[in-house]
Amino acid sequence: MANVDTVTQRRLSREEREPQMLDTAVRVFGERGYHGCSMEDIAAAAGVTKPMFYAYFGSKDELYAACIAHVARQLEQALTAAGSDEDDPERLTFARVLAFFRFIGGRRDQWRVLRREAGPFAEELARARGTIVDLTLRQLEASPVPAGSRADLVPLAHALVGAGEALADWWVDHPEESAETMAVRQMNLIWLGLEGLGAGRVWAPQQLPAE
Amino acid sequence: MANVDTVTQRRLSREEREPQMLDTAVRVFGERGYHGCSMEDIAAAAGVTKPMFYAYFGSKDELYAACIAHVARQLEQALTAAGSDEDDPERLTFARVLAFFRFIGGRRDQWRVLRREAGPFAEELARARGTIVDLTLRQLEASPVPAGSRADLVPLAHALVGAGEALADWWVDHPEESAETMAVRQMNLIWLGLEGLGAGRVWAPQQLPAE
Amino acid sequence: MANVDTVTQRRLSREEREPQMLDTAVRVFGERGYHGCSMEDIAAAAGVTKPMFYAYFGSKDELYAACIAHVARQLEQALTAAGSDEDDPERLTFARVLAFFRFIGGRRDQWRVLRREAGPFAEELARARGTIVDLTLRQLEASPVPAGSRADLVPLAHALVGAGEALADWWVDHPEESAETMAVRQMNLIWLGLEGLGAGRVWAPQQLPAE
Amino acid sequence: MANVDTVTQRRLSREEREPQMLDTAVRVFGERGYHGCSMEDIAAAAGVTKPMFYAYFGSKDELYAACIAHVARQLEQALTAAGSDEDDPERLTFARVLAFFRFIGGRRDQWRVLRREAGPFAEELARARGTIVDLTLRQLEASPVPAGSRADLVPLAHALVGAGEALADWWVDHPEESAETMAVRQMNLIWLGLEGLGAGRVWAPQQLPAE
DNA sequence: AATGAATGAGGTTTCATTCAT
DNA sequence: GATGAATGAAACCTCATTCAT
Repeated sequence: MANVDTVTQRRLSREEREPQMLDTAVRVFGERGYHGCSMEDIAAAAGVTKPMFYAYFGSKDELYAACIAHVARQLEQALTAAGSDEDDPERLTFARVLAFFRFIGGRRDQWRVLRREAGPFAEELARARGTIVDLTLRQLEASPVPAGSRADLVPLAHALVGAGEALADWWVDHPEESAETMAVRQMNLIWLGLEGLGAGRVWAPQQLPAE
Repeated sequence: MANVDTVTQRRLSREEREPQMLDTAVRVFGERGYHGCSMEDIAAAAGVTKPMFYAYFGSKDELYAACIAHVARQLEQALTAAGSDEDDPERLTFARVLAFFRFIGGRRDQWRVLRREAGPFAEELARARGTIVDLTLRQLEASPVPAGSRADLVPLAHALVGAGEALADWWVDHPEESAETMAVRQMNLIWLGLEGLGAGRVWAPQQLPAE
Repeated sequence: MANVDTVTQRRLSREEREPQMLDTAVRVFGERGYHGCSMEDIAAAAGVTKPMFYAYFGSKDELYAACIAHVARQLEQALTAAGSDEDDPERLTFARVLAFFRFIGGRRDQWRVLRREAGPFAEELARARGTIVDLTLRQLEASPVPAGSRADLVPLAHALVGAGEALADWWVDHPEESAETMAVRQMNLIWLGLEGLGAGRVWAPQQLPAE
Repeated sequence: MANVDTVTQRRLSREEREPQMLDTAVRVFGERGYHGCSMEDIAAAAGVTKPMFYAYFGSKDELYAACIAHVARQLEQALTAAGSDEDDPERLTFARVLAFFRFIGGRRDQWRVLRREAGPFAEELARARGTIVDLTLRQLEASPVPAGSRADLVPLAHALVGAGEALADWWVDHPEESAETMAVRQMNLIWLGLEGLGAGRVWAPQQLPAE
């Protein structure tokens, strides 16, 4: 009854099949998000049946965790390797940053696995974020900026907002800090930059806006 | 068992009840995420039944969208108001940044609504992110940094990573850009800072690491 | 706060408003079927609120029953009136058939209310159908019929009605046909029978009843 | 309390279980109508759980459509087979009519599935009906018919089918009648016509087709 | 007389997960 | 080692109906 043609794909050992299944899971999770695909979908995409995934990974959560760990490990290796032969802080920083983007560039799906999923309201979220980015952008445009980089203001605004968001996320887990401290931290990075900080400068408000 | 206070709350007009329901939805979504709570849960938390939410907001998606829009509107207003009387770029920037953190500080739940949800694998995600943050942190620690700000290196690392993530997100929608261009952008911000950029400086690699 | 313009439509007495509401219900039920519309839909189409319908008709089932009875009453009157001045059985039959199709022709929605979906109101539907069958039956009983087949008159009446109903269903999709043509068709079948038609005969009215 | 027989029925293959489930669905739909039963009800009657029905049939609508198609196919086969060895139009007609009623006689529930409520599956219902109408139409086209009435054959076919359907509806409430009696009744109307019946003629089969 | 507010109950559908073969 | 069969649980959504004003 069994089809002979398919036999060549069957009965692989665990060491052969498991990475294959994990790669498929990363891809499908990356494309459609955790809640956007079912175990059935992933199993079908991998060409095996659901019980195989349960046998190898235990549960959907564990499978997703395995995907995250898998991608994170690869990214970490890429970043670690990138700076191994650099001593100068500036060159080291750039090497790492470049390695990061090179990694992402070839693996958009894997990157998506590391970012949280949007869902049906992605549009709304993007709009909300866009509002803040626009505000930042208009502010940048009002400043004197080198001519050649004017087209780069949009991604720059995204980066500024992203830095603030990450600080806010960190702050959620460290509520003992004051808003003023957080704001100063953000200023230290985005105003002075690492070069300024490396030179020993510290940003401080001349006069704190009233609350 | 029935709370007398809630009895007096019955039969409110839509103008009174709808914002109340929206506030509850923001809170519950913020606490548990979109997929982490059901309409039933939200309705119960608001002290009404599901059909009220469907009557006023249409669907779970639309409710979530309304929450996002609600929070985004408030945040935007806070940011817009913050810089209204500032002309100096530095002071304006700081005013905005401070307003942002002051907004978040009082409304952690609302902030969570604007961030995507983690789910059962939040821990794993945090660990993955932590790997990259640690890498960045060790690099910062190896640099000469002003003594007083050494405790600030951890949030600084988060901010750096957050800026990169936002750039990567933006890049997903603009795949025509090269990894090198993206990396240079990141450097412009994090190395020179807005002060440097405002002074007309442009960051460029002295020598590009080989791919 | 109340809009003066709408006041002219308000506060109608029950005698004025109830038939209006019933007509709307017949139309909406006819268009979309019992399960295809909600009380909310019907109320909106009638320009009143749901509680009005509940106050006047009790429940959705009772409303549907009222619609059926309303249409059936009109149809019965049309058929009864049609044969009032005819003695010749052939002419009488044609008059009734013609009246039936003329009735349907002007009120497709009402016809649909008599044909659609059974359910909790099946009894009411059967009763409405029985009215027409009884009318046909009494006409048959008045004719000379072979003794042995007298018991067969009831199902025969059902068949006659069923043939007409099927023609009416077909007519709904071919509205370019006139009521007269439809009536002639019905006569061709039920008066001559296939034997007659097969022998080359064609039924035609000697004199068309005036509309 | 658990029935031992059903225990032995567990873990059937799809080939065995699916027809069994379909039969149950036809029965329950026939008894209670589309809106009169839930998927839960049908699943319970079949001795399985809802997800099995969704796995095999997709949705409630698709299940109902499958039921209609199932019954229609059987009916069509019965009617087609019935006339295969008849040349005489009269005998052929009777054979078909008899086959129709014989079919209905053994499967009242299946008949109800073809007659009850329209809805999202109206298309499927119309198609099923069209099959029978087409069969009748082709038979009519093979007979000698007066030239002028040839265009009327389509509605004539509808009427013939409608008369049979009405007789079948009546029969559902009078199950003491035999299929043969019902077929003779149908012939009395459609072959002799009311003119013939009025003249005292009675249609009777010269020889009853063997069952 | 009329309505906006509110709900109980039920329906379809999906999905992570397990069992028997 | 691998799978088709099967399910428990829960989610979203709708709607007939009633209550308080």
